Amino acid sequence: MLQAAARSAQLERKYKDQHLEFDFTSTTAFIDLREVTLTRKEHELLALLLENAGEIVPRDVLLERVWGYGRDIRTRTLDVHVRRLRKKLLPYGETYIETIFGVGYRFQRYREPRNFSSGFMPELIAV
Amino acid sequence: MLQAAARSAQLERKYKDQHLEFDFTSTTAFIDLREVTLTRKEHELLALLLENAGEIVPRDVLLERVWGYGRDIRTRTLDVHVRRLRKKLLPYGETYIETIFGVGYRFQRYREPRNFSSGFMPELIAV
DNA sequence: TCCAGTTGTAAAAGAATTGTAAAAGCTCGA
DNA sequence: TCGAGCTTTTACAATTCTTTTACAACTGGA
Repeated sequence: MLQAAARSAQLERKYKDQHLEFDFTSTTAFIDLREVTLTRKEHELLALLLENAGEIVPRDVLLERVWGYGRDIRTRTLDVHVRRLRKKLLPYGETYIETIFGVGYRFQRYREPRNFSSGFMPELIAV
Repeated sequence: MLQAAARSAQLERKYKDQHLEFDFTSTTAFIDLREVTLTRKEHELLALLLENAGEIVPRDVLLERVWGYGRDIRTRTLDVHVRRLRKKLLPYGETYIETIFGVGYRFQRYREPRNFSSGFMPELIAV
């Protein structure tokens, strides 16, 4: 049904950058051309981080919003989920999801890496 | 009633890809050259999935649209029908109808499988 | 450097969801 | 009405996802 498809396409909210395409309404995402299926919790977690891309989201907040946990709860659940998310976002997992020690996590929009290390400088070689 | 017949012929809507031919107005379909007869429920179910090909259709929606069931109803009917559909769509059943855990099902248009595994690279062999 | 606190990790246990076979219930045409 | 075929239910198996556990690795301040 074309109308349905068109309408859902309009409502379709997405996050997109160089390598990641994330659909806030579907559990299927893309890393470059690879299709990645997220579980419900993974999808919720990444959605929350993406809504606050560039900003630190404290553990408290993540645990409260995704799991409904109150403060004083001690659990490694969040960490385990972050780990699995990073794995699915390979090879950019570590780049996208930063750990802010003692605070929480932050999703970092993709930025071209500068490679001073390689020493390869095209501009300096051309002619 | 010739006009009606003519009109219905015009309205005849079909889905077609590499292996499946599905008629939205008839319960006869084809898998490659094999004729397959769908029951009414199977036909409705597949039609709904096909109308949303490529998109996830949640269980709720399927149960509501095909069976008229409200949310809180617990039943395995949908699963049983999906199973029989997949069977009739052999050998592509599993490929066509994906399970999205915790969400629903998705019909996936047929896509040529890529076989990196074989190691056969035509480009590298041609002359 | 050392240490307390924090995060990372693998593996196992637990919970939720889906798959399946078989049987019971239903329907519609002969 | 009868019965074949279709649909739904049932009961359990299998799978998938989530959380916990136990410990290793890391961090930053004293």
